[in-house]
Amino acid sequence: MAAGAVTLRHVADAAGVSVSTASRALAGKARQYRISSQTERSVRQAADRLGFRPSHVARSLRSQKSGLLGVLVPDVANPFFSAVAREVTAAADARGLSVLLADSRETTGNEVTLLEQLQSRQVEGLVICPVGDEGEHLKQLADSNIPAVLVDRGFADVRLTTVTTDHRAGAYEVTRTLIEHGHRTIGCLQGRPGTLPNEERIAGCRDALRDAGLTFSRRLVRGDRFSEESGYESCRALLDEVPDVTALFTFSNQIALGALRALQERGLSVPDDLSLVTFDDHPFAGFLAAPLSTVRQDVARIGRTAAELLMEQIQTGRRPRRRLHRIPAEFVLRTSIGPRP
Amino acid sequence: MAAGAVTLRHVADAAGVSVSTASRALAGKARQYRISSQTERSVRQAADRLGFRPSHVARSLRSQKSGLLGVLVPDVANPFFSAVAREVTAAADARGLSVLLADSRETTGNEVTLLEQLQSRQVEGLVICPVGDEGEHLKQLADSNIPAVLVDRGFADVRLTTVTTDHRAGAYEVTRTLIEHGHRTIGCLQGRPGTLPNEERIAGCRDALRDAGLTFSRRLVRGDRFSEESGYESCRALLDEVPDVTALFTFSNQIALGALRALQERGLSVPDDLSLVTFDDHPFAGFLAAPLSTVRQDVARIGRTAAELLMEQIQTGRRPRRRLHRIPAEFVLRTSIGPRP
DNA sequence: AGCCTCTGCACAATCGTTTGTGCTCTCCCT
DNA sequence: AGGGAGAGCACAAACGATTGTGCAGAGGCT
Repeated sequence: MAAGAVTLRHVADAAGVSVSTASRALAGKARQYRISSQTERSVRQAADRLGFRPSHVARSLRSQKSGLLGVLVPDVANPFFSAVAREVTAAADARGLSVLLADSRETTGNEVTLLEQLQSRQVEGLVICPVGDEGEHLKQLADSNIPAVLVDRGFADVRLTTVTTDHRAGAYEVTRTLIEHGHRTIGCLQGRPGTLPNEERIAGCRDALRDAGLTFSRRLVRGDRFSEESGYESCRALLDEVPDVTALFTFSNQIALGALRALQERGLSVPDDLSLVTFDDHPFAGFLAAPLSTVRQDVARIGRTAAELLMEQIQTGRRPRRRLHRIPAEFVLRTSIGPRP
Repeated sequence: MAAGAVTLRHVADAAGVSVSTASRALAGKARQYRISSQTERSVRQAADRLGFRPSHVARSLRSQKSGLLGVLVPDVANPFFSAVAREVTAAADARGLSVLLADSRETTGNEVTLLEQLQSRQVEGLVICPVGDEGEHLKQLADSNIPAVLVDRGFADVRLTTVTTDHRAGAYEVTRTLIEHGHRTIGCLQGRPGTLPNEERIAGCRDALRDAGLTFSRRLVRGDRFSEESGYESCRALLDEVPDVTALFTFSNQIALGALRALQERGLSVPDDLSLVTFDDHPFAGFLAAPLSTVRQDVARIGRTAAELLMEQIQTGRRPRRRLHRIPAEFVLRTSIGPRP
């Protein structure tokens, strides 16, 4: 760590002044503390010459401000979360803050541990994309007064500002569209049951069915994870057990992939045999064999909103009044939705 | 920051001992420093009761070790870089380190600034995915003795360990395959000229052409960025100016997207009118209208290798002997490559 | 000449840990 | 009883920066 070798002490010695004078000269407080411009200049020169880099660590200790934001996600490699990370990083950068990245690898246990680590690093704020199973540890966080924002998966009983897509409206529109195309038996390949996004999407489907005078059936909801495997298996099971299904609504890209694989295996084509629509848009969605209709979450806006709400909390020291922020999703209709066969 | 409110001092007072004793008791050095198990227990209890979290900042200052790794990427939202971030984060986690994430937004200027910031935070190691224009600032880094690894884009004149795909071999195989399918006029839609990956890929193409007794022509190399726009525009220009081109080799997913858009606009179909192959595989690649042949970079392995090399540097304090690590790429042949029309 | 004011800086405390050293008991031995 | 050893802990100095305060000298005024 030769980088840290040159401290204020060295600069001060080189300039022939005391450490405090050197500090003030470099902090631009020369005027305020009556440092002569002579002295100021020689301090600056010494600092340049020696390549002085102030230690953020020492500064943090003294000022009780780490200048750090924590970003905790279940998987940075997931485009949704990496988009969030990007927006928060950009916002942090604009304010001279740095971002500590933590990846819980989809495990609540890791989430708890990492959260503690981040706190012991004195982060000044947290953006958390929870795994979503359980929120006890988040309640504690809510009780502390450390600024924090939840993204995507919130909890009804955790009093933390939450930013998420308007899943319900998105799912409503999808289902309504499918109904308008004549579909009556619509299979839902869901993600992790119990999580906020999942339940809101199901609620959206139910609403749309009810408004059309149709009934919602749990039999048509399959799957248990936001993964390709779950999509594949639940799709097969659904086709086996409910042969008259004519449309599939998958709750994520990964699930859609699994469904596509299952359909391909069975020689079923989209939209001739089945219509398909999924949550999460994708650059290639329009170039697929069956250009895929999607609900595009505005990930950038979600990330930005989370960052802004966090910054506001940090500055004002108070949690904003509104707790749940729903970001509109955009329904992108492509040809993967056809009339009922 | 109520989180940091309880310090060792409070714990010590609560347990009725001195700060040093409290420190040693919690550090598990009771035996070594002859702290009675009585005392040790009461210290631990006090710590638990008060919810003591040691300040990482103070610890870092004292120990001169930040426990931080820096990860600098041009864009976290790019799947390649987020995969790298994930692997490094995992490796860091396994060793009790944390990761500082910095995003240069594809700008060398930001890269320089962020690099300085990371250093002033006393990071113990750096994984850098350089923007790739210019490497002067990296030379300085190479001269310092702070452990660092470059990923993807390296520089011939920067003496830093570099991990990258074997672009040359990948491009060679692509080109050879196209030649075997009868193609003679192969357009390359490149990324940013001058960067290591780009030049190595071009070299691979040239080698394959030469080995087949064909000549390489600069006229067939178009484009200037790894972006959708560049792909779109360079594809149009190429089609206009070299109408007898029968195969396209795009250097990234984004570029492939642009090319697909251009081809679609002109009513050209893959592979009947033109064959298409691209760098970077993709989950949906097989489900495209024309299932896309790709060169799959092993991003996970690249990230892991970078992390391992970094850890090795940190532990031994020396740079590894070998400087350039080429990770094999996998050619995935799908039906987007057909015979010459 | 004596006092005051202003200039220009140095001294020292502080943030929360870690760690080398020193001090005070107790107990045992002779 | 006096000396030595060991046990059990406290004291204090660091780490590198920031910041309140003190202090010396120059100059002006009466």
